[in-house]
Amino acid sequence: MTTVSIPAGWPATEQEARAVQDELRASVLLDEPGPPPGTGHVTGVDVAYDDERDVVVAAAVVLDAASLDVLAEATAVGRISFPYVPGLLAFREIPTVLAALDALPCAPGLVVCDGYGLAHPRRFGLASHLGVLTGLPTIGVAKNPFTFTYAEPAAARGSAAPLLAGDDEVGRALRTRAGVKPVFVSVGHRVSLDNACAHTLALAPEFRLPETTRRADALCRRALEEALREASQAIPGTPQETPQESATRH
DNA sequence: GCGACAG
DNA sequence: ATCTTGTCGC
Repeated sequence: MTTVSIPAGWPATEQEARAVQDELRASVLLDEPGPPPGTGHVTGVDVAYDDERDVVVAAAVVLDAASLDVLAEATAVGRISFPYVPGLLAFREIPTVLAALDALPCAPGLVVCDGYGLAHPRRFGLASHLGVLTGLPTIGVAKNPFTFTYAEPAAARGSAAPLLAGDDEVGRALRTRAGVKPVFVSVGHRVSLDNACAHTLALAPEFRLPETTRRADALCRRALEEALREASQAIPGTPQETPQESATRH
């Protein structure tokens, strides 16, 4: 597991973070269809936290898009870079997610994020942000509708309904399992909404959530437990070395 | 002004 | 996100 420090110049206030979003938003590409479903690599990314100990762990898991077999995995650990603020989730997750992606031994292909892309107060959610920073095609698949509205899709798997911010379709409520709560798909970078939904459906043949998300979630939870176990191995009463310090040391 | 609000 | 017991079902 690689270690990462908080980048220099990382936003320290909500105002600064919102300004970054407003600036980077112009770089999002929305006119590309993205890779065809069922081909190449698809990578899930997710993050687990221990706020008490100021530890964050990210995981990236590469799947073969056709078989959904795991091809590669990587994890990264760091310190929490931002508090959780609705609309600013990316600033909490991105430094460690980038480190996990960098540690992969192969190309990620399409990146599937746990959260939103376009479906965001300023149309620049985690998936958009990660896409602009990496140049990779990205989509967001969230478990909750956030502040957006939607009509309940039909009960059949594959049914969908627009996810609306007023009159704007910012994503789609997509039923991946018959009769089960839909997931909320939105475009990140360099992928169309239709294609994002097709990928999501292809990645969720059995469960509500895509396999990319399930694999990344399981891995970052295991990695967080491991990181906390190692921290508690130290002699009680001894000042604990922080991830920041171990990243700086050479 | 108050509440709601991805993870 | 995380905290948490039992329970229903494949």
